[in-house]
Amino acid sequence: MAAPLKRKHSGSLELIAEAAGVSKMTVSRVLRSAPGFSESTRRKVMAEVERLGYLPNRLAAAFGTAAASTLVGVCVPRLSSHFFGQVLESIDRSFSRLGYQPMIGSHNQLPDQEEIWLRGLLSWRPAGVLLSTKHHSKATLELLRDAAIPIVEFWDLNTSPLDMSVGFNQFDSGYEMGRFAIAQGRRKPGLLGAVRDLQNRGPERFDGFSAAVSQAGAPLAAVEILNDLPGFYAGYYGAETLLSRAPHLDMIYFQDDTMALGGLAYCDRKGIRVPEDIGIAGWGGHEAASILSRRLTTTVIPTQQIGKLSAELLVGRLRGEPVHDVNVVPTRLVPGNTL
Amino acid sequence: MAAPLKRKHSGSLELIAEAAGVSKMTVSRVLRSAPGFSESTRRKVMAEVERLGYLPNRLAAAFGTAAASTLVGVCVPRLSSHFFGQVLESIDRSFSRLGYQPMIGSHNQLPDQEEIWLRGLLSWRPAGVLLSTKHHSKATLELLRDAAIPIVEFWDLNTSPLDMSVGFNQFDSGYEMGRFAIAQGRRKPGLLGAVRDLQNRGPERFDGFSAAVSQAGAPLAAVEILNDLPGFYAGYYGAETLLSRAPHLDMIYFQDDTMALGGLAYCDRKGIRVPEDIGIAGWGGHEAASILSRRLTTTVIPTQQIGKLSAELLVGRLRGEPVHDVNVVPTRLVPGNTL
DNA sequence: TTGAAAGCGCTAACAA
DNA sequence: TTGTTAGCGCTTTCAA
Repeated sequence: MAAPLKRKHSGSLELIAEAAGVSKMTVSRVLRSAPGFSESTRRKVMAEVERLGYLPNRLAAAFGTAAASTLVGVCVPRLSSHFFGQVLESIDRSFSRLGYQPMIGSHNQLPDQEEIWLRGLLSWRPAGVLLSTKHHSKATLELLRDAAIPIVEFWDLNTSPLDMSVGFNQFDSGYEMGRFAIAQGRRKPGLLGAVRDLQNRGPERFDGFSAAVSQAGAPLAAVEILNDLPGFYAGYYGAETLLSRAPHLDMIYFQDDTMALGGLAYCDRKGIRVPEDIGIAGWGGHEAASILSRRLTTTVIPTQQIGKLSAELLVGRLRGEPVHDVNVVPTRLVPGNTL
Repeated sequence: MAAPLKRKHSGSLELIAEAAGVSKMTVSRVLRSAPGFSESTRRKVMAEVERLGYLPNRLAAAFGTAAASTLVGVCVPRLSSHFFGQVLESIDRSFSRLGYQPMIGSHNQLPDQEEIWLRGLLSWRPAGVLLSTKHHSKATLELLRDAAIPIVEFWDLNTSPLDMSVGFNQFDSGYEMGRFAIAQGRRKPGLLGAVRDLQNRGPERFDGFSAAVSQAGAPLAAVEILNDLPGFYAGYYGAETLLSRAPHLDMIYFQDDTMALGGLAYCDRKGIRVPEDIGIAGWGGHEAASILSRRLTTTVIPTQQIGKLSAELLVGRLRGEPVHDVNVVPTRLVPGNTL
């Protein structure tokens, strides 16, 4: 057979290289701003990159050199969550700015689902991973150990993280609301929660709230933890239950804003005046909380900050910059006119 | 130098291969269920896969053979949107089930941002892409053409899609509400919208609504398009503006549910009875619409179905199955007690 | 049913 | 400052 005529290009870098009259290694250096090329070479190369509309192949880069990967995993409880939507928004924006691509998944609070997601993610050899839980299955921990990549646990603060963490302190958040209720003159506080399984005593902020009011000599006068999903109706009927059992309550700390709105609706329906007869406080800073004429007294979660900081921490670590392992971001009590 | 002692493994597939006493090609076939191995071989191989905890490298697979990629891109306006959160949830679940990994991004309604996102996505050589817009920048169209991968445009129906589309018909959605208003005896309908730029006349469902009431001999008695973001306050003050200009209105079709809730709050505040004095209709089926004692008359968007169908269409096309190009999913009018 | 060889596009390491 | 070589782990093609 005669000498083959085939024009072989080992990748599109080679295309640019030929057009610019240099080697593909030089093109690679220019594109990555790696040292080792002259200004005139850079201009020649960039001109061809523009002209030919070069589209890099990150797949090849990450495959050839694990350290070159700009892929990061992010796992949240649900994609349709109001709060995590905001966190994701912030994470996405931050990673875009920093030149990383997030691969997002959800675990629905199920450790097994997180594990399945992680296994899928790791098959893409990501540079790092952001997890929204403190607790992981044994297999998950093994996978993470073997992967040996930076990890950020975000949302609820983990004070002894696998690697790094960003989040707020649940206890403090509830404690602050407890102090506020006392300062507002409340002396018969009640607590209303809703959880999937009754083993669970509700979020740790309940303990903080309880501690604060107890210390002030006005311990919880009634507690109701419903075996239900938190939401408007759970708040409505929970308030009914709680108040029929303990009619003398002068405030209720609800598990979240949607429940608090349900409680508010119940009070309106029954002619119970808020905040005169009873005070109402929620948690979360849900947009719906401002959808009424009365602004709900609540605690706002710094979702943007959590997202931004999580992304920046991960990238900082990847770049070898010094970063803190444990990062607290405070929640913020926002007084409304319901307490 | 003496013969090198290094034990070379070209990848972890080779590790399994050696342990099972077969070639890595055979292991690859077993793992992909590709034809060409005996049952006994399969068992040997799978035993080693289990024992050694093999984690596939999709990066290598997709890099070596573009057709092997299980990565798909998904772009939505915002990650923190209530509606798109639900669609994403459904897309994510569907792709998980089908063995694909979505890479999610957002464009904030800006064509340029979609283009930037797409460029980043394509550098990972995805198998296909899901876009939530009908309109794309010129550069975006070029990128998509060159990529030559399946595309699904979802949400608002595109009747002449680039490739495939899934969505609801805006006009029909508004038309149905117009018919309903007439059936409820309304004869002086008004329209309240809010848009970012006033070039925009509001969503196409307004045209459908207008057509329906006009055909019934009760044309729009007042229209107000605010230069604002749709939301509770825009609804509240928009209702005030509209009703001061046209106090005889007997119903208002709001751009969405949050605006309708604002309008409802305005009526409550002014002692205007709903639905006796005036009817109120929203759009979207927002969860907040059920947060009140009165259920808002609204139109529900089949977010789950849109997500599921979009993912299934893309995968169907990738698998060479016959699929429809244009797929309509109907919205659903849900009567409440405000109209 | 099984295996060997080649190559996907890039970058680290080394050579010039 | 620039170029050459080798190899990342997988799948396709071809041969046995």
